[in-house]
Amino acid sequence: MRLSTKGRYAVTAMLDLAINGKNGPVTLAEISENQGISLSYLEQLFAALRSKELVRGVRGPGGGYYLGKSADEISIANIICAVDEWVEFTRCGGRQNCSGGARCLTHTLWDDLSSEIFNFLANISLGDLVRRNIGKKEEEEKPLSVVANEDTQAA
Amino acid sequence: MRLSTKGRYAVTAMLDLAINGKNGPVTLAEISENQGISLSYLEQLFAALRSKELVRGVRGPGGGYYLGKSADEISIANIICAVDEWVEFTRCGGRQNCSGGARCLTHTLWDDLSSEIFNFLANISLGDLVRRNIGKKEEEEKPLSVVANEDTQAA
DNA sequence: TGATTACCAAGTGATTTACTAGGAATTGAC
DNA sequence: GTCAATTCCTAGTAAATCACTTGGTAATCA
Repeated sequence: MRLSTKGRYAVTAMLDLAINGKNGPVTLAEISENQGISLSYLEQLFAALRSKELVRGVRGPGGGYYLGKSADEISIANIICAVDEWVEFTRCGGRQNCSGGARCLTHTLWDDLSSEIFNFLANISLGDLVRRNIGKKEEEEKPLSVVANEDTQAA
Repeated sequence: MRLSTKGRYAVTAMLDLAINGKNGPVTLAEISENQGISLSYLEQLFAALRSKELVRGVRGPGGGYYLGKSADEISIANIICAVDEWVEFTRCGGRQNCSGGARCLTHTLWDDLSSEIFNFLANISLGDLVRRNIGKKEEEEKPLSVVANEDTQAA
């Protein structure tokens, strides 16, 4: 798993699309304006998102982008993996010669942790995020939390 | 939150330290050998880890590194933040002029998601990782999972 | 036909990555 | 006190990545 600012841009743009794309396509120019991301960089990100069928483009005047599937079917992990290029965590893909020592042990641990992070992000959809925010706006103060967070003072 | 290969190196090295540091300090040369990371790069990573008091160095022959606190008191988020430099998620820190539009909405959503990812990693300690792996080795096949993962075929 | 949009390719300065080189400071062993 | 082992420190570097610019082409609507 890799989580860089590039992934952040992609998630941000997809959120904008999910929020503003309810009636008709959204142009990259609008997203660029809304989110302060350069148009051409958005084009590159959306080329990757399109290749994974997370968005669908419509050319010509009145065109723009739709989500490729429903917001509930698109996970944060989907988006990040589309633009951020899945990286191999360990050089030894299990089959290598780092046999049984401390090296492979830590590799295993890191792989397990990576899977957890991935699953965590795979279980949050675009739709979840948007809905939770709507709910939060109505209730004005309820923090969203999937995992227990003792940081937020629950007083 | 930022999760790059640099953070991976740091977590890997700290895992190695947690596993091998039970009796006496571990030298960077050993970790370098074990994990296939260059000595000088490790030195840089450990300079950052030391500044956050996650490790403690002992010079001279027989020296090396200890964990700065118990493995249970060191979270994955601690490690990643130490080497990966916390980045500001949104340019508008809430107080800027991106007033109320779609822009600040998506920024809020992204901030909330970032908090969730951070809390998730803050709730996993080095000790957790090591213990879970020991448990797995004894039971030989039980996958570790905090969240439900439908990927692992539970047949 | 012309404007508007997605699509595509090449290049670029700045930053980051992972590393090399060359030391200095501290400490244990002899 | 000398020597070796180790941390600690600074500088530099090739390669990759980031976010962006430029300059187009292709499709589509009015």
